[in-house]
Amino acid sequence: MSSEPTPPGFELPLRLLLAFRTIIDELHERIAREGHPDLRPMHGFVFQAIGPHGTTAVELGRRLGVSKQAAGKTVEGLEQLGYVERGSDPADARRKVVRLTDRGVDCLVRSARIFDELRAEWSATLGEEQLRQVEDGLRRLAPGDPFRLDTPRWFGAP
Amino acid sequence: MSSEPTPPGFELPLRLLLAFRTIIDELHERIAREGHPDLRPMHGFVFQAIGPHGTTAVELGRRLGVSKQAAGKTVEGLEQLGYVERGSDPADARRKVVRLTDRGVDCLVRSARIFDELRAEWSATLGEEQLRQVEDGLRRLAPGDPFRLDTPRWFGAP
DNA sequence: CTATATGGTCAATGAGGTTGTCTATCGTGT
DNA sequence: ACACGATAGACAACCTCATTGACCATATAG
Repeated sequence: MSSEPTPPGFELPLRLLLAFRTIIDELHERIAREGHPDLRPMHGFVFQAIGPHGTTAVELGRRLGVSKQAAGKTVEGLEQLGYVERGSDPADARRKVVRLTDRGVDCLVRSARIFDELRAEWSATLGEEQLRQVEDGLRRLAPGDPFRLDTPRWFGAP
Repeated sequence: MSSEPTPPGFELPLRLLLAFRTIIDELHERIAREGHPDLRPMHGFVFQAIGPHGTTAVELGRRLGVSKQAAGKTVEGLEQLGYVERGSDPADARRKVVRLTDRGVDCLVRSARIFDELRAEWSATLGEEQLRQVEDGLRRLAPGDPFRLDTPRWFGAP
């Protein structure tokens, strides 16, 4: 079979990153056009980490793999942009719960829709069969929760 | 034909990043064991950008998508670690050519070998056929030069 | 009730990038 | 030949975003 020469081992990781970049860039281009021009690549991770029920700065830091102070600053920034709001927890006066605002939820909903649209386009490009082969291959190559959210920090890690 | 439900669109990008991370982490774990414990994920990009013939800080900055000053600082760091050295260009007194040292070349050679070993392991996991499907799919999803080297800066971009 | 653990904030620090400015050198056009 | 614009590099100031350490308020266990 495949009489093609074996590709060099470094091609796959580079293509993985390039494909990821391409997708995220496309997502942000579209979501910017739909009224969210201030978002940066990692903000999607943060929204996902906050989740529909809200969370706290400490818990957010744990999920994102950063210190609670760094998480707090990120929240502060998103608060100024109007994507999250902070309230107090009646059951625990220490906790300040971070929740997505309507604008934040709108952003999450649009993201999910755009991701589905993009997947449909890849399916049209590759064929659903090969796309599933790719997804299945990646699941087996990198098993586990895809929502490991400590990624933003990882790239520039010491 | 795939009676499985369609996966949500956000899974693929997350898996792409997770797979990339997994591979790069594995590479660095192995290369650390082989005598290069000080390297960080982006250093491989820098070595590739320097190339076998050497380059200058300005050109390096262009390839990496950062300012010449930032490239200069990176070179300074790699010089202290013993991976690159700076010499003067007899044909142009302004240029200071950055070249890989023997240690730098050793690192590149080992990286290439480890990447090939990793690919062989993925081939054993997925089967060569599916691995090629994945590679081919990614080539079509993200065409172009996989060595776009402005990636390190991209992730945290403003 | 006290001791300890936890959530949040403030302050100082460091890594890594940016822009702006300056000098030295190259290359070109008159 | 020479003056001028473009280029390579170094230095400084600043910005962003992370870090650690210290501190206070509050919850919870013994």
